[in-house]
Amino acid sequence: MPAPLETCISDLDCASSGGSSTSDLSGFLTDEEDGARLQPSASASGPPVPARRGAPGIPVTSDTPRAQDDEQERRRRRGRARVRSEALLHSLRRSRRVKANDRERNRMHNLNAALDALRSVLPSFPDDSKLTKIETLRFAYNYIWALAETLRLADQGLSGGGARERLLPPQCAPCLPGPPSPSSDAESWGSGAAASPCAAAASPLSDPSSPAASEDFTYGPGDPLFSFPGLPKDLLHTTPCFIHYH
DNA sequence: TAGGCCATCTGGTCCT
DNA sequence: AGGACCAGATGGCCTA
Repeated sequence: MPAPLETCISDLDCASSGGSSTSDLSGFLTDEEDGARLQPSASASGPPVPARRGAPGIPVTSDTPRAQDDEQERRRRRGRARVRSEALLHSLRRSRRVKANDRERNRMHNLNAALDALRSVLPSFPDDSKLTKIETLRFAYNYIWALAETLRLADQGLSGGGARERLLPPQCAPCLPGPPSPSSDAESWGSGAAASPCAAAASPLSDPSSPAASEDFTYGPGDPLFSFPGLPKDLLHTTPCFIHYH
């Protein structure tokens, strides 16, 4: 449920009015505003000195009523200019923030779409419950490992071999993830072996010639195990996803 | 009601 | 400068 835009705007206003950096402001300050910023002491202490340019040598005083009126008018103008520039700054910041929020939302939607795509190629479960994000990642990791193991077992049965070499990059052989220990959690193996390039590359499903992707390895509909196409039954019992998944 | 999961906002950091 | 990425915060929804 997206937060009301009014809330965001009001939050932004509060945030920007609190700790705003002066560098952001510099581009929107008028000359009057710059002058007001650079000469704060003129109005804070001592007699106000008109920010008058030129006319060197002419003594300037604010003693006369005319000079006092001029100074007041300058202050009013500075104040109005500051209000305008700050409003402009808030407006610009808000529009940037709204655009950034939109991009971030879109980015997360893309990420979720990728996760959905990943779910769609994973075996489904009988209760048809949607895997959570972390479950999807864990399951995918385990599934890939199981498929790779399938290839390895299939390779052992082939005289010529080579199926595994065709499907997996050479560098994956020594670091094939293997079954994560049941005690490991997402932090330990999720960011370790699963994040390795090998885990990402070991995807027999991407190769249509993979025996794991063919009907040769599927089990009948009466199989009590989960619908896990392409995996030998023995492997299923050792596949970590069935250890971890609950 | 507590806890898990999720979407969103937000500010910081890095990259192009 | 602007966009991508990231992590923290927050609030809503759902379930045990």
